[in-house]
Amino acid sequence: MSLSQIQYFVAVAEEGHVGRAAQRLYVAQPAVSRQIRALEDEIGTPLFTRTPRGMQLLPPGRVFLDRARAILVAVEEAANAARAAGAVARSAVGAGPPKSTG
Amino acid sequence: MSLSQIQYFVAVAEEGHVGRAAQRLYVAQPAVSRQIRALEDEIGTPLFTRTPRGMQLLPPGRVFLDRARAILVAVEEAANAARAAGAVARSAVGAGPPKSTG
DNA sequence: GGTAGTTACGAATTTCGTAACAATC
DNA sequence: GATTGTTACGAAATTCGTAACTACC
Repeated sequence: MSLSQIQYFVAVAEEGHVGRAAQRLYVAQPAVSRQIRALEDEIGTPLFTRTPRGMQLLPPGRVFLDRARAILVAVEEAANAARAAGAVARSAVGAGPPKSTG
Repeated sequence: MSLSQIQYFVAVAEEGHVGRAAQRLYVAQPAVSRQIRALEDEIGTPLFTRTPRGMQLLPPGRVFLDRARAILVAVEEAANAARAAGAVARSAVGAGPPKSTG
């Protein structure tokens, strides 16, 4: 499983449509279709039903969607938190030793 | 950023040593070293100090570590939850219609 | 016939491992 | 000189896009 697969999955779930998800992700449809299938293979259960109108979430897909969104948010937050910690360290170095607390 | 990078990062942080992390991950040292550097580049701040004794976490690295562990756990749980939902659906189909609630 | 998803296949990208290098004790 | 992390470079694996295919209305 990869973060790209999770990202592709969320896009398809939200669009209900592989083609529109692909447009949103700036990739071709087959790339999305393949990654969704690979994700279903790895999890071991289908996440969507394929209908002539598009992709519809199955119960496992609904369960996965909530957690997938949370994972993507957590990844962003982890990076931002580390960046912030790095910026603090650099500004502290740049500012030199503090004169005092008062 | 990829899940592999997060996994590599946690291994290095826990081992304090690229070589031991690589052994634990069943890959060669350079693969780990490169992914750690790529992660630091993407985040935009160093996560470790390189010492002759190994790798030591910097403040941004400590911040990132907690969240990285949580992300890996969340990925596992997401897959397990979807699997469980799929198994329930299949057993319900296999069992046929319920006779009643009592 | 038009829309939607999926395979097939070759190309581009990414990741990897071996070997050589740099730095510290 | 022994240990540790990092580059260099070619090989392996993954991912991608175009084109062709299948299924349903």
